[in-house]
Amino acid sequence: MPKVSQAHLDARRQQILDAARARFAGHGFAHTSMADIVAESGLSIGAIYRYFTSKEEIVVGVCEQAGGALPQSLTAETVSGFLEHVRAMAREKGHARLVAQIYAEAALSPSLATVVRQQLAAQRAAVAALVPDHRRGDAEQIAEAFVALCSSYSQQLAIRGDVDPAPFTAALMAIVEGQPAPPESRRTVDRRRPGSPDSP
Amino acid sequence: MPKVSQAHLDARRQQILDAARARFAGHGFAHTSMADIVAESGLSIGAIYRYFTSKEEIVVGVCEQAGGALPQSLTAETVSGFLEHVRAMAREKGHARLVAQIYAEAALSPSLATVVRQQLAAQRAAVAALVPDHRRGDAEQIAEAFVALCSSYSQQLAIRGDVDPAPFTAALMAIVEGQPAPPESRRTVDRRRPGSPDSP
DNA sequence: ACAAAAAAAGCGAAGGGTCGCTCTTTTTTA
DNA sequence: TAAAAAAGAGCGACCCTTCGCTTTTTTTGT
Repeated sequence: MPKVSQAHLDARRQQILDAARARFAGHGFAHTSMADIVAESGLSIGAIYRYFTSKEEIVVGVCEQAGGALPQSLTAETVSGFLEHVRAMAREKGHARLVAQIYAEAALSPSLATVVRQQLAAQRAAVAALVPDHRRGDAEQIAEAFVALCSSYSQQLAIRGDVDPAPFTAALMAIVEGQPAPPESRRTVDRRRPGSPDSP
Repeated sequence: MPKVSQAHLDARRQQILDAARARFAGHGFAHTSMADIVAESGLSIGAIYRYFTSKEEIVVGVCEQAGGALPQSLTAETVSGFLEHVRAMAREKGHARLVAQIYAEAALSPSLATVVRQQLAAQRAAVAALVPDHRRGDAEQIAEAFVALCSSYSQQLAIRGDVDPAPFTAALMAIVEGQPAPPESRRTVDRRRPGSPDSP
């Protein structure tokens, strides 16, 4: 039986997902045709339908791999660094636009909503575990708002092109600390004016 | 020259926009066909194309009318009431899902992005005017995070069906006040468990 | 007043195109 | 050489838009 290695099969599947993600981020799910994915991936329609039974299944596959990173602690430095990372992913990979597409589709498709809800719940749990001791009692509420505001920064990047992360860092710390961050840590916030604020 | 009253023309145009908004909120822009809008509006295709030159133009028209309300002051009571209003609009009109569609499309279409950016800028300006005196210096940063977190609550409603607004009220007040809201005002936050949290 | 005319408003069948997917054929691999 | 893998032409369905026709409304002529 002539079967190619499992690693090769996995690589091909990933090749399709990578191509699809790139096009989805640039043109959305509906405005990306199978022919587009064929062109981007360098494979054929026949090959793609060997790995996915439908376009919808490709969309789900991309969504499952689109879960974002998180800061590893909730200090002004790490939070600011995390937002810069989100900003870089938006610039380089169009990741913010992709996330906007995913949220919109998840609002319509119950199966996609399940995927996204689980990712959000995992993010909230991870953040909740990081809240400082003196606010441990409100950890879940804090995590809810924290994760929401992070994804909102991504949304703003998607719509406005580039947005200064400083107000978001300050707000995230206010949510976590329950009071203004101490002056010395606020000074670490990057206040440089972004390249082209408010333009796409 | 036989021309019907301008009021009648406006009413017809609005009739089309109302029908389109309802379908867009339920099924997204791409999954809503002209035939759907015809069925929902009770008009004919020919009539619709008398008022709009393309489907895209209907989408823009709906987006222009989708600008959300804002709280009239930044107290825990008014902010909480505002979030309840957002929540009610999501339940009754699917408004949160519509907004998710708009943001996704704005991330792809420069013309739509312009419309949405102007609405966001107007909202930030309105909120900035409401920040209390002792934080007037950070009004713009506060408004940026405030508006973002409000729209993020809408996004969460779109994806998760219903979400307790309490964590968002607390976070919004933390952003505005720069410290935890005083106990008595926090007690006004509606802490009832929403009907079905985390399920669509 | 009334009717004929003119023009806007409304209608819907059909055109032209795109798209997702299938199926047969060809190529590759063990 | 036999079966898996890849290829891609073609099918059927759908969808946006156009265009000629009908209906409705206002104006005009008598």
